Amino acid sequence: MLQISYIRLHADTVKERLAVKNFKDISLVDELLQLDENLRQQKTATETLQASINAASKEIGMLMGKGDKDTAEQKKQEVASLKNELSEKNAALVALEENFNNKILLLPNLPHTSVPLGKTPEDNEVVREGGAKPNLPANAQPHWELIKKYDLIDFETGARLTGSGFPLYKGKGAKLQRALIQYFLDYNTQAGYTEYLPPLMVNEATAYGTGQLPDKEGQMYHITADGFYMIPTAEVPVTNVYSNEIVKETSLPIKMTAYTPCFRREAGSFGADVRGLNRVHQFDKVEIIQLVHPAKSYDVLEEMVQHVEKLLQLLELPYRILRLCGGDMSFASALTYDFEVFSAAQQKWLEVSSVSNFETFQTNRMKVRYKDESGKTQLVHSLNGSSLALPRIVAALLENNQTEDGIHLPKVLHNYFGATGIEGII
RNA sequence: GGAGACGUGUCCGAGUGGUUGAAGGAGCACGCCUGGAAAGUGUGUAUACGGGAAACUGUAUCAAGGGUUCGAAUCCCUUCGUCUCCGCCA
Repeated sequence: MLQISYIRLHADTVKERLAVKNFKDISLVDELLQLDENLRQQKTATETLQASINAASKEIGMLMGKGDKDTAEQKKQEVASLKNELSEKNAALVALEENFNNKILLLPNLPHTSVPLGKTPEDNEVVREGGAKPNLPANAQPHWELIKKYDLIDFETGARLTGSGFPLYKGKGAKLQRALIQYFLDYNTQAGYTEYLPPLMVNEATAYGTGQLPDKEGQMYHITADGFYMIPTAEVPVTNVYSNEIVKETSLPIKMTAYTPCFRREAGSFGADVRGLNRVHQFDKVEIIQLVHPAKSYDVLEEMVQHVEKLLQLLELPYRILRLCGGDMSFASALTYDFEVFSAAQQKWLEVSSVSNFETFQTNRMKVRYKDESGKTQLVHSLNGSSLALPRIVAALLENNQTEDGIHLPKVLHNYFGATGIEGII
């Protein structure tokens, strides 16, 4: 959530930046400023009245102490009429506040100045590519065929148990998931991230904290009986670990990593995009999250990009890094790099990670702060990235490494998987 | 799921209607003391928002939300959470 104090001082910048994000309702900024003005006026009026009531009440207390009941009674009468006035003013204030709070949540984060202009994924900027695309034979198979051939995932039974998009991993398919999760977590903890295993459902306040609500209500599974949401990413519970806390400046940066299954409703997709593992409702992901000093967040963003890039290199996958354009960025992000791997049989780039700096957008909602040298309370910056989302990594590993006699796996996975590759059926 | 107890500041802990944002202690910060440290000693030590150039000041906050009252940490209701006992259970 943007800070109104910032909007007050930089309204024009805010509008200009929102335009870069293709935010339609720019007039909301002026509306908010007007609301803010009214709100503050109303607040001053209400509090002044409250102050006089408080003073009178204290006086009554003292009069009672002295035993001067008559004067006290008289005071009570006075206060009673003031209270009527107060309740009117209060009602107006509450209405204004509610309106203001609802509206300011609708403003997305401001994009960083380096964000490219654009509306669609085509406008994203390719920062760099790495790894070599394999030369596959003409009869190379897409991963969903390979999955069948080696009996790694049973999509049909998953669909019967739950619904489409809920894969049932099996045999070496299940073991490969476990190996990847373990490897990714080890890779992250070696880089200084603390491992967490969070709840997979969160309450409403937590979902607001990272910006999933109210923006993405429809994308999360909602357990209505208890008011919980299935997490769409570990980012949601883990970033909130420090919500409503004032952390020591010396404890920054806080580096956290977590493996969780992720649940996404993802309505509205169809066709080849959702074939096999390309898009599913439940998938595994290892996430990295940092809470950092504001002055360092863009350095940390680069560091996290390099961290994920190295991981893709170790997995020996061809990848590219995109800087997302204003129109393709998420609501809460100030700058986002997407990572895509090339899945050679499909001849498709698949997104496997998204690394973002949210600056104070999330921490303002969650109230994660520190005290600076002068003792002032400041919001920290939050960042996160996937390292990595598993299904599309699996798709690319299968497709790119397929041979006549099986799937070869990159060296780093051999120990975790307990074999150098997947050969034959089971 | 049933019965009971409880939820106060960074922590411990007092406080059952009236200058209580909250005693006392610990911790922490700064100063004094010391050759240096410890001990001792003095001062300070929440957050948010509003007003103000600032000093400062107003309001709110004793789990959360509502209510009673001129006045609530203190009384009432609801919710959430913790603990104990019982039940159930991986």
